[in-house]
Amino acid sequence: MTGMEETPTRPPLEPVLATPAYVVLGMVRLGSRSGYEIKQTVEQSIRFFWTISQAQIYPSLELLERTGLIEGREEPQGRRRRRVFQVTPAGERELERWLEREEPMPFELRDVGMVKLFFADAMEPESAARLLQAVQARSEERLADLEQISEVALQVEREGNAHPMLTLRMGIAFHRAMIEVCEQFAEEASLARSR
Amino acid sequence: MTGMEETPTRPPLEPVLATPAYVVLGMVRLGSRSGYEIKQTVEQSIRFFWTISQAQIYPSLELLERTGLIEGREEPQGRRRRRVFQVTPAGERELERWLEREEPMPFELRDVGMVKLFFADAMEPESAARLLQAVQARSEERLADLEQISEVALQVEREGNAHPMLTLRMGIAFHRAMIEVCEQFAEEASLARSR
DNA sequence: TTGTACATGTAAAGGGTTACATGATTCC
DNA sequence: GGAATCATGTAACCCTTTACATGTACAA
Repeated sequence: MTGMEETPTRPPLEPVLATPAYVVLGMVRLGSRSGYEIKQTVEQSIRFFWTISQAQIYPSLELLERTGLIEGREEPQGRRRRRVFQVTPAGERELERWLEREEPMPFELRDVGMVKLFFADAMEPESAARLLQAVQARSEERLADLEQISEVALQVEREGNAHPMLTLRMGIAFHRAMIEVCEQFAEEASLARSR
Repeated sequence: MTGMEETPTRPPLEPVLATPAYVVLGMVRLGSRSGYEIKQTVEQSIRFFWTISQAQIYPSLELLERTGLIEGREEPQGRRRRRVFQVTPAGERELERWLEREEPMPFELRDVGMVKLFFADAMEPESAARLLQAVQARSEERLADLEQISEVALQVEREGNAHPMLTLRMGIAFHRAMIEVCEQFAEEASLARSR
């Protein structure tokens, strides 16, 4: 921070959008055209670390258009209405500004499965083992999902976007890590039970 | 459940509590006595995969006491008020019932850092590298925190509660996995940049 | 005496999802 | 002809956090 040439009170000149709006902006930039398509793309790309509901998408699109960051036009399919969007130069800049902005990035995890495991010493050992198994199975399912997406990510990578593959690898790595810990602990616990 | 003397339509006899209430119940069972203490314990144990604010804790304690799952009594420290709680046999049973209940356990992760990384192909390569570095640093810090807690978890384990150590190991494993992926990708990207 | 920790309580605001509403198109 | 998919819009609800309010004890 230089601080020297700043005026004492500095109101933010450009309105700072909320994260969902930036997500929508980013998805339009990556080629999602309609609100419906954005929802689908989110589900098969970032849903592992970010979700967004329809009820957020359409108002976000409206806001982005009002502030000139995207431009939309009607492009109906037959008689079915449809509004498609593309990012404006201003939108491109604002997306970069957000990406580069240094801001707190809390890693927010909410997992009832892990909470239950934390308290699992209150259970019968066999029940605790079943719970552990359920948590492991969940990660295995998720891992299978993620590995399926690899094909798409590889295609996206060839088209010049290498970072979706990075976040995919993170997801894979970290469910693998979960599974490994589950397996280790299950073994230790089963030894302890048989003693 | 005997079932015979029940009326045809069977409304849930025992009210199903929300997760925060079960978390509070579980913490009281593990030895947290006051609301204040519960908050502290959560911060140094499960905050990595579950948070709970003061504004949820006190009403939860009230609810748990009303439904007979915990029992409280005033135990002031000098002139400073303080209400301490302990789990009743009914509370013990209800906690187990919740732990054993098979219910969906969504793994909910919300991470602006990963979202930004996903879109990072829109940045200058150097900026993207900085962002990656920031995400890696964040996991390194978190890892250090978690490793610090190990001592406490080890003590808890000796006292007969092995599962807090399990969830701690999960946290450690999965930030290590994140760091590893960051390092790998950084190397690949730096090679690509120098070409 | 001033700041920090202990201790509880709650109103208001915020952010998000669910659910409903509407209608066209396509596939079986 | 009916179900699933495409497509948009929004009101109501729910959960959670933030912020404020109040007061004691203790250490620097």
